[in-house]
Amino acid sequence: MPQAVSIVWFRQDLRITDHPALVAASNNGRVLPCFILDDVNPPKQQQHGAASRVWLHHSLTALNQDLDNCLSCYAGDPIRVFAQLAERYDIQHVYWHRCYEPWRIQRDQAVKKFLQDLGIPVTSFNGSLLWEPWTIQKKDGTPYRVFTPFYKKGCLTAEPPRQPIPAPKALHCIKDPEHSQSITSLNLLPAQTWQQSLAEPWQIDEAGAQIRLTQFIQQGLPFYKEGRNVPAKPYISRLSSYLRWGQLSPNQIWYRIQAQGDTPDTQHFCSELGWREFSYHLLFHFPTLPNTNLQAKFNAFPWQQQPTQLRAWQQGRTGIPIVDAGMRELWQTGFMHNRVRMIVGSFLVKNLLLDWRHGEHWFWDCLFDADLANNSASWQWVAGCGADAAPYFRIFNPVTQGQKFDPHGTYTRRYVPELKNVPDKYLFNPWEAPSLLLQEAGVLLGKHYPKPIVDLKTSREAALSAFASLKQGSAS
DNA sequence: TTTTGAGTTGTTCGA
DNA sequence: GTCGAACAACTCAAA
Repeated sequence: MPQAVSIVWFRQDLRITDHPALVAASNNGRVLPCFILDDVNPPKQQQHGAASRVWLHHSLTALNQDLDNCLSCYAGDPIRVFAQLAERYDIQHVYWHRCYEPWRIQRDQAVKKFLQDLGIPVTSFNGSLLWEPWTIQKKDGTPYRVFTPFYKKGCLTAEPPRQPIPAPKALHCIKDPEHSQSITSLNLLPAQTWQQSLAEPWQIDEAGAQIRLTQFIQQGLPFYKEGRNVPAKPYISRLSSYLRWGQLSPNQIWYRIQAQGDTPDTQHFCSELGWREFSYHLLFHFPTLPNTNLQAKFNAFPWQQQPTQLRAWQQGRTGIPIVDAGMRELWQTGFMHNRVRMIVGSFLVKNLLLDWRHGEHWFWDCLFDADLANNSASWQWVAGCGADAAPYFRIFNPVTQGQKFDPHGTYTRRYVPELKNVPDKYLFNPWEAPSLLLQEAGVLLGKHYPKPIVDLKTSREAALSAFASLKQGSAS
């Protein structure tokens, strides 16, 4: 007689607190928690990136410990995994939290149908969003395309988000000992040592997420609204990767922040959670968001093909110091400060005139917090082709941005140490410095640090005319 | 249906 | 140095 179990299918919710699916299962007998590395169903461009896999490896290791070593892991097509589980166990019920990537929606529907055809009930919960994308709509029933009304009218006047719930009190977990794979055998870690230093600054588990949240509330939140723009300051939350993998739920963050009172800082931080909701809203209602311009007129945009320039951007060798600092922060830490993400994004799209999808792909591979909804929505926003897009003439000047937001050069010098002796005045535009000054700083442009790969003024003008060519009605 | 106000994150120029 | 205007025109949301 096969053993009766309820299954919790962990996906992007790698925690045990505020986990409705786990609670429901724990009220329904023995629980078999599982994770399935699905390299079969996602489109190639949406397979986990390298940094994501590193984060996932550590997350699974931690979750397994939090579940008393009862996490069963598998690789392959979930339908095949569930079919084999159903042969060995008397599955009472399968529980999971909904995912919103188009390919996952499709896959989960197929898995659900497969299980139900076997007579196994499936229950899914909202464990990853404050508001389900289909519950927020305009009065006419269509989805919002502009953030401010989406958030203020749509979200803030809707039912408040679910209150977070504690971990199950009594959890009787079992493991599928013979067929489960070890986490190591999922081969999530690349062979290079790159990933070791990458993961080192992060405590990649649920406890680490809670610690980070508490630290942020104490040290960052009181200065958030203004401080969030200064990459050298510790005023940002750095919670994005935990949120992306579900070591924290947005509900847990939302209510912890709300408990700090209603201030411009708390309001602003909550609206950033609102942006995450908006990205998911867009992805749900416009599933081609990851690869197609939301504004069709951008399909005619004259993007350049410049592999050398793309490579320089990726490697932090553009010769524009704050851009290089950002790209190196990304490579070295799996993270980039949001202000700098906008600067490097604007530079790629509006100075190099390279297709935003190049940037989207690189970020997808390098970011610990790589999230399909946020990444695609944000790149489309930067490029100006998204919903609620920046006006085309909003082109960041990376020199001005550096001087304004990294006034002492602390951030830029951290990641571009070859310029550490260049005085503030020329740190962000060393090509304009007197050669004697550079010599004294030990810098020879083109040798110790690249000359700029593009002229900021002329490339800005080129971008303006390229964007002007998209004007409605003009053929281009 | 028409109208009205507004739209995350900027830069440059000239007074 | 500071400040306001210009940088386009369009689409969205709601009255």
